[in-house]
Amino acid sequence: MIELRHLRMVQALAETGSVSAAAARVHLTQSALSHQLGALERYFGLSLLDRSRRPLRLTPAGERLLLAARRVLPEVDAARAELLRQASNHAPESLRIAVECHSCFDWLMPAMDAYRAERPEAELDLVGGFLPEPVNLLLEGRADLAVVSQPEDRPGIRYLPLFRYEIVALLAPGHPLADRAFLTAADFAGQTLISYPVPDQALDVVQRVLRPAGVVPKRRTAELTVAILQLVASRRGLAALPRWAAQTQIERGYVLARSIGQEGLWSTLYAAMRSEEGEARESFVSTLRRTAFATLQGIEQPVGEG
Amino acid sequence: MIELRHLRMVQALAETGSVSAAAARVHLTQSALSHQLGALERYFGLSLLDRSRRPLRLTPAGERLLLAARRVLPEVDAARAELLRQASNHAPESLRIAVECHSCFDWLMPAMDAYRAERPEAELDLVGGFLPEPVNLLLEGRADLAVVSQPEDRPGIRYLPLFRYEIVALLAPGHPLADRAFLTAADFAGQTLISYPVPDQALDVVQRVLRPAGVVPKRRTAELTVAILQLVASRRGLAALPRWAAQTQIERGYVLARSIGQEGLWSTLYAAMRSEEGEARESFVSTLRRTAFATLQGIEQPVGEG
DNA sequence: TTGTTTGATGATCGTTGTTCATGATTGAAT
DNA sequence: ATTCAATCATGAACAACGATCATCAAACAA
Repeated sequence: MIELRHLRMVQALAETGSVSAAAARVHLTQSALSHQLGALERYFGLSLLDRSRRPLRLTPAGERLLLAARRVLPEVDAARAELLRQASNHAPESLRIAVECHSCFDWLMPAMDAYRAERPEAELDLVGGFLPEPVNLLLEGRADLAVVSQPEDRPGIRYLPLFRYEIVALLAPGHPLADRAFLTAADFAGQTLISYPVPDQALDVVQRVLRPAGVVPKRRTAELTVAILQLVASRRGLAALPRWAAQTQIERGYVLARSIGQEGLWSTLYAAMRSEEGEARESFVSTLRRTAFATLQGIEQPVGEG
Repeated sequence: MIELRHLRMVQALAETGSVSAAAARVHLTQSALSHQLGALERYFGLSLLDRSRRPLRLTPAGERLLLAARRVLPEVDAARAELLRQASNHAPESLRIAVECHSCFDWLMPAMDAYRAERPEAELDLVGGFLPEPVNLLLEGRADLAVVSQPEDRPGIRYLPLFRYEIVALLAPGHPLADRAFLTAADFAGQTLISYPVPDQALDVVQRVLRPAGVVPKRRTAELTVAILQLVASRRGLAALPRWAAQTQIERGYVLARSIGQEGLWSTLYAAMRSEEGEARESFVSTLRRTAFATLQGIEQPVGEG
């Protein structure tokens, strides 16, 4: 039977004149689209694509489908858009947010305020303290949205990227490493790393820089961002935090920021949600993005994901 | 994401005002439709159906979808119809037909002639003799269509019902049982059953009447329908054949026909095909139906299946 | 020819949709 | 109220389908 995906496929084929390109256009592999096309052709016992010359052209049967696609797809998209709009008015009765990232409160609060302003009836909540696996809370139904930095793809969970940010090394003014343009893993050897009280694998610096280089610095922890910065300033060690988390203290010269590695250490923050809830959370996520870019400095658009 | 099935569901819901009725209308169980509805509602975080009073009514969001459905579905159906039409012109280069039913040749030949007249370029073939499992030929790609009387649902095979027919007992004029209005299983005891040379389970009389009653008559076989009728007429035993297979001999009084059981023993003939080929064979099947009803007497429309 | 790009195909895996079995609700009738 | 019937919802299990991976075959350019 004809499905919407077939119409999208035909449209993509017509516009690109190539199976591979069409596949990319509908976010599928070339193989998937080829199978899809083959199945539809076999189903009707018709050829839809004239493969004899490049660029590929649709056969009359293909053209007929293209016509249907042009009439149908805008209609479906419009309905979808309207439903999303209605959904955002209806506002989820409760939106419980779990946060893994310790420094995220700084921008999450303004974001929540902004959302509350748009939809006063929305009931926003922050759940629990810092739970080790916020994604589990989603699956258990104890939270509706989680902000995480390492998307491990679990079934039933969808991730929407929020923004890319740089994790910088923070050190006290006058620190021996202060003259470096950027720090390397080796520079951390013998230093004390001051961080939130979380396991190693939750820290990007450790995971992506120090452990690969075999560097295991001493660790010291503090709950609050300001406490960490205070320890750094009083020369108890180095910290590695998102640049925006320490922005004001950096500007005041209270601490110094240095990139980690020549390119800097970049990470991406994601909003995680139950995938069954589809696009219901989309409007909150866009508020999240908007306020993040308005509030934080030095963050960038995430790559990929339309 | 919105799918065509969702649009069909909404339309059915709007027109029936009931989940169960809508489910039946789209050939699904009530459970399936309820799940489908629930998933769509969760996806958008919207209620589509006002369940507070009967008959059920669509919410505004549901109405919006209904609007899309009314615009989209006719368009899709039209495209599908046009593709089917084109497919029937393009005619399958070869249509190889396997027949399980021995007496089927009588009406299959006129059907094939009729189809050939419509589409001269179609290449029709009858495959092999009477193979035990014609459906296997389909899966092996050695045939494209099979005519069978007992649809065993195998994956990848689709059955389209052709017609219902009565299997009658045939006996010689003046036979001791000739005065009965209809025969029962017990009447077969001690008689010789004359049939095609096929295993027991392929004979509907044995399968559905005699075996359940524990009656095991003597068996005698003949290859051709006329040979069986000749044996019956010369008092070598009874036969049980489709009424239409012996129609002319019955009319001439060469043999007598009696119903089996009070209601008669009815069976249905099906066209079997690879389901991946979808509707490509549909036009031939409709020719099959048409000529069968034109050629054969005493057959009926099959129940179910739109 | 060789190398490169593009499309096709088979196997496999995960997701999704459907059904079955059952529980919860609703409305009507006693 | 209580019971009964009808209707809808839900959880578990299964089957089917769609997508991907890993190749292979074919077309085109150098």
